[in-house]
Amino acid sequence: MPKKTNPKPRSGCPVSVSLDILGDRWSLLIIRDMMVRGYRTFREFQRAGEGIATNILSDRLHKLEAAGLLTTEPVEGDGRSNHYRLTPKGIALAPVLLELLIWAAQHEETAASCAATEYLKQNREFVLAEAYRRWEQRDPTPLIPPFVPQAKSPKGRSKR
Amino acid sequence: MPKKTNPKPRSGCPVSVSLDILGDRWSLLIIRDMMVRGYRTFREFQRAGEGIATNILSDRLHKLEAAGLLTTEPVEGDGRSNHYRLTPKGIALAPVLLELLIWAAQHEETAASCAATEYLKQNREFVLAEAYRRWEQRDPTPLIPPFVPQAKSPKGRSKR
DNA sequence: TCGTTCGCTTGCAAAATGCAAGCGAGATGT
DNA sequence: ACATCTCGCTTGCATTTTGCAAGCGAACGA
Repeated sequence: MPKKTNPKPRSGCPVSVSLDILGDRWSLLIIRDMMVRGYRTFREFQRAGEGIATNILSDRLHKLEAAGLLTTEPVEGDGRSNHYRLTPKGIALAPVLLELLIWAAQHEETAASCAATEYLKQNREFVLAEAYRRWEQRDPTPLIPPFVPQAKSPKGRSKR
Repeated sequence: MPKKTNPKPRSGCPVSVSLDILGDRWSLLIIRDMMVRGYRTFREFQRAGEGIATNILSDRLHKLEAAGLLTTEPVEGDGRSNHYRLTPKGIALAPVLLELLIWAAQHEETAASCAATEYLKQNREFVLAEAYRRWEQRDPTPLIPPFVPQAKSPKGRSKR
């Protein structure tokens, strides 16, 4: 069982506090999976993540829940399974993930196309609004693969 | 000696690629120190970071240099010391750090005041422009402590 | 010359991670 | 009813990473 209280009272710098919660190789990937791919179950994270071990995944889900970034709710109709869902605090990481995505797409070799990256850069506000909308409506449709290349540029809406 | 090549070819997802480089508790703190506090030397990172061990600091600086996020240049007048400096790829992380800072300031207990957080939220573009300007001009003046509370709000510039 | 400072390196213990196997409760098939 | 399968973990164990303290060579300062 992972420790519940954080025994690392570093500085009060917000960046430092963030990294106490998210500063590892898996936490933000789980949040990405929930936010943009609509994943909800343990199995989905395990399979489509980049090969996370089940014990680490279990540990991270507990820690993220303890940190108030996600909640679990039982699945009606299947007593074995849980659905994990981002809290408001969790979905509020959308701008961080978006900027991180744009940064990597522009400075590293990634699977993101230049066109998609450019679209994201030019339509930040719209993309974030889409992410929030899907979260509010519990719409599990993946956000990126078909969304970005096919969506028409929402003129005049990108700068709220 | 740390390994130079990354033996972790996960997915090509930009977020995943980012976390291969930045996904630990220290790398982003070092970048924050360079970007907003103007730190340049090993000693400065060691002292004013939140207690990073010297071997870890050395390792991270090498890895960040290998990843192209910072460079080292000898200090003229002191043959012992190096100055570390962000590359364009490194300073391009400014939006990520800014969003991370805002997120933590709004959802965690941090040392950031509400007024300062609100200022950052309302003047993202101006704050980023300030960060870029200081980087270009090699101006090591810290960006946050006196800057945010005292600067006048540059009306009409917060939404590019 | 002598002590101090800087940027590390080394040794070692503790913690985190990765991997494979197993397991109990619930679902499914016959 | 019974066996089998699936889901979400847990357990053991080896490897890797981290934290801590000490030390060290080169450069500087007196």
